[in-house]
Amino acid sequence: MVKIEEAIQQKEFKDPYNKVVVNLLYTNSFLVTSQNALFKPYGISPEQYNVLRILRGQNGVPTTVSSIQERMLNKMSNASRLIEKLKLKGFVKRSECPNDRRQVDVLITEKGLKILTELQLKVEKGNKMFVHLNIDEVNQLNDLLDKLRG
Amino acid sequence: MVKIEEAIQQKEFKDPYNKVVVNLLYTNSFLVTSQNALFKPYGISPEQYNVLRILRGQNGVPTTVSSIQERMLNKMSNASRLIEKLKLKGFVKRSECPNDRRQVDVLITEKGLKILTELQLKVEKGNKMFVHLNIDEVNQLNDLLDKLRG
DNA sequence: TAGATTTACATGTATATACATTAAATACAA
DNA sequence: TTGTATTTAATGTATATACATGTAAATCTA
Repeated sequence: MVKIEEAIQQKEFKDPYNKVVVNLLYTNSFLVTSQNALFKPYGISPEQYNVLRILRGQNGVPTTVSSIQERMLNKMSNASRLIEKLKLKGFVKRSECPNDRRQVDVLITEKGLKILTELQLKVEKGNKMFVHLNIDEVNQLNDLLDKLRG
Repeated sequence: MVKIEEAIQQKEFKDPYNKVVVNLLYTNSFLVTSQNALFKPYGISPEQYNVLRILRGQNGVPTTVSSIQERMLNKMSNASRLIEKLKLKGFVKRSECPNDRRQVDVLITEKGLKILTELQLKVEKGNKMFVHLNIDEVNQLNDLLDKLRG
């Protein structure tokens, strides 16, 4: 195990709160690097994969862009342009929402479902490999992260 | 407390390992958004602040670009260009390393030290505010993150 | 209902990230 | 020593992020 102090060669932190913020940022970067490598060969980004999962979860019910935005992991990223990218790859369809012409309905295509299935097992295995914790520790970590956000 | 399932409106996860990966990504985005807001008025990014802290920790001993790169929180970001930005703002000095002319020595300036001091208290308070955990929980979380990375 | 406000999405723009390539200096090996 | 490999930093480039602005449609309000 490499403690955060060792990983970034910092002798000590002001207090555990400041340390945990740095630890989160560092661990996230570690995770994102690993995820990028996994997704790269498929020409899709981690957040694009996440959006496809959101759409599949809808079971054929169309979803608006703003609803996708709210559920994205990175709240600041641009759902509109991300969906455009997915459309260019043929993974989603867009259509004007009939009741409200401002809104846009987004649906996952067969091709989108196919790549999701293709990727899913790899991602799930990758995640398990990445997290060097036993089941009790993972549950604990999930609880602490939920609590941390308040 | 908002559980991750509620935050991103996902009913359930394949297993706690996949859940914790999503939880980390989501919590990180939450944190980065909060940090950006704090740093914005000072015209400096969180990673730039971090590099200034690394340099201050050197106590006047110059550091090479690659050594800074290794210690950055985001391993993939570009130390060379980040240092260029800090130099333009007058927060660091760059000079050719005498023993190895490939390397570049980086030093924090008085102005850099000044903005660090100015920001530090705000950042420390911000971090404490951000992390809704008691001291035991924060220590636990630090240990779990260290262990997670293996 | 006319005009103002709000909402939904798209677009513009500056910067950051991810990753490949280049250029110069050094180390190494025949 | 001379050519090759490696290291260090800078640069090029495509995409992503962060945030502001624009545009059209819907809603509110007087």
